[in-house]
Amino acid sequence: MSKIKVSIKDIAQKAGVSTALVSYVLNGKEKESRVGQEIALKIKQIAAELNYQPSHLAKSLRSGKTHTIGLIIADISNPFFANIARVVEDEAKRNGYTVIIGSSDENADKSRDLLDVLINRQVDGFIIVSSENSEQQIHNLKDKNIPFVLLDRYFPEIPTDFVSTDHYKASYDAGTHLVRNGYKRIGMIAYDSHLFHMQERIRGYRDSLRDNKIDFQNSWLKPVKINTIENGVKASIDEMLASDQPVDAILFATYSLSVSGLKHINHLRLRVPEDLGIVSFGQAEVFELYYCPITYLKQPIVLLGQTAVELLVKKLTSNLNEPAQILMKAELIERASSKAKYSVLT
Amino acid sequence: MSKIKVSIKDIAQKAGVSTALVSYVLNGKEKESRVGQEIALKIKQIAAELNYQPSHLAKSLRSGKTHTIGLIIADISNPFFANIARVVEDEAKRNGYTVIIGSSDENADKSRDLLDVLINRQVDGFIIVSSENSEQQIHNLKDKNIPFVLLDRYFPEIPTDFVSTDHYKASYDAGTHLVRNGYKRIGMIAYDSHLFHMQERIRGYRDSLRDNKIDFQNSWLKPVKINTIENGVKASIDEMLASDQPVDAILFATYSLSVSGLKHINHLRLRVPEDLGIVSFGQAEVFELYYCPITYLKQPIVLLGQTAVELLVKKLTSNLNEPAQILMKAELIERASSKAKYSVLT
DNA sequence: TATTTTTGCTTAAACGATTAAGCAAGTTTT
DNA sequence: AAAACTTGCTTAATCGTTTAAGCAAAAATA
Repeated sequence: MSKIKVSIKDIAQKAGVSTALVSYVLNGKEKESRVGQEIALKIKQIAAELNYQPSHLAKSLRSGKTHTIGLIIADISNPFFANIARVVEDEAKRNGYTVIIGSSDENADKSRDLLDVLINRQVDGFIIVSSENSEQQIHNLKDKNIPFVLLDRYFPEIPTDFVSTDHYKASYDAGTHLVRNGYKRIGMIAYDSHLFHMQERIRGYRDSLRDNKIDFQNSWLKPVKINTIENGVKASIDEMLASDQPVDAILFATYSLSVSGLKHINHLRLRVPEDLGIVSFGQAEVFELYYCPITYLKQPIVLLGQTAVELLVKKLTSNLNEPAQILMKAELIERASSKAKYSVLT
Repeated sequence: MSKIKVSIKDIAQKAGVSTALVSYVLNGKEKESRVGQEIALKIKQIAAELNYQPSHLAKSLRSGKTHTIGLIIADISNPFFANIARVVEDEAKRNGYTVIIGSSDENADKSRDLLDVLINRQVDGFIIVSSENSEQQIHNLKDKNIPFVLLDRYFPEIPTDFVSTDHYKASYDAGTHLVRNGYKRIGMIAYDSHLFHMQERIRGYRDSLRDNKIDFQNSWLKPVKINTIENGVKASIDEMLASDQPVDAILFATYSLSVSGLKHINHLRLRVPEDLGIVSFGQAEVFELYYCPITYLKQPIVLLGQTAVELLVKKLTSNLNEPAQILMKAELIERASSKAKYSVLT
């Protein structure tokens, strides 16, 4: 069997030259480095013959660049993030980068661990979907001068590059849509989180009610703890329906919340949209296959992912960096679950 | 601001010793290498003080081990594989390994590219969910003595380590279950693929009919090209229903097929299970939220992933390797979509 | 013809770690 | 007091690349 690993040294030996020449030729620097035509050809042939594969490790050690991006997402089991991951991976590859994915599971400690592991794997930079209470980590990255771009979630009080959906606008649109379609008592189930994107979604919802002259009731807004979604959602729905102003529509702030919610709604034998109108953030096959297709806010996943990679790569390759803060629009996909309750004037 | 990157050299300098001593101390070899107590303490303090993080790159270059596993899966957008990926990642981390994930998108060329990229990123070994026509790649890995474990799919004619579900048995059970519940004309929609696991699923289906004295009809088995699922499934269902022996139940060989199938079944306004019984491979929220919860074959995802990692790590750390070929059982989760058609004797 | 320039190559240091080998002291054994 | 260990450290090679600097021979210029 052939040698375990063929290095530049093997080629040099076989060609009867120094390793330097081989390196020059194999990196296309024959002209600048004044390598003879014949010997250049010979080196190339031998390299091909031995099926030489350069060691990424050695290259990286020398250059200080690994051509690797660390992608830290909040939850890989959420299809939204899984898709983001895929887009990022593809786009990175197109730019010559490999991606190492880590899921923080919405947990700041895990996120910190991931960052540490990836930093001393020498990733060139990060794309991060932040989890709650991870502000300090972002500050650390800035202090250490490690390039990164925040994705989907960002901290308004920390000046960083980010690419995100306009969560406020999305939520506002969803609320307005429900009002226009005749729903009068619109509830929202959200994560009990200080994360800005969640606060924005809530703010958008409340403003949409206010601007449409609907009196917001405290019992309509239910924050659910992220680690007890299933039960939290159940209880929230029960309460929303039991109040003296029972809701006739619910806006779910995330995909996971709506999945739990729809299960419970089925269980209660409520009909959508007759008994309860539904709009949800996120997108998934579930929403198409549910007996009543679900109206949802479609985030521009591909564009989000691509732009994040593009931004990061720009930061990595050029050193001028005008900070970029990009907000994108979500699209409201109208389905049966938020159908107009009765003919409404427009 | 502090130095960009602190190396063993910086510590040595500050402590007034050679780099060798630092290395010994930081690797806990103080005893074997007879390092003085005082200086050892001093070195540790300085390392902590400077927040020294060893360069994984340099370590790997020296040792030839990267402590990285390459995970190549057939399709990251399929929740089954996404979950597998998550399990593998967690289990690997528990063993001190990092995972680099790549999706081959069921394409042999892409799979080959991924292997190449990861090989010269020097991953220590692979866990692979093979795509069609990638046998040669498996042979190459064997020739190059690169450790790997096949996951979920394997090639019976190539002796390799693998961890897989017993696809034959799963399919056989599903078929038998439908027969027992009174379905008489059971169709199957599968991928048009030579992959062994798919052939096994088909064989299990056919054997279950045979053993239950049901005359298999050629029109009941529909292979669908993997890159035209949506239309392929539509056509298949239409044909199955139009034949003179129209099916009264369908077994879907994969999650993606059933999602497409259910959409079309909705569109045809067929009722499940009254008009059509359904059993599917794979598992997902879809199956719970569909108006009629879907009976499915639940593969032991966690155990599959963990075992694969365990096996690979064993191959990487010890050099004795009795080949391991592990088959696990899928569990049939019975839901309403394959309800007994009428009271049946058991 | 003497000098400069160009051409085609080699040498060697560097990236950051590990580790076998070696070398002075100090300590123990005879 | 000579021989033999021990102790506590340093030196230097190595992993696979890149690249600045240097050097001799050939070619161009004076």
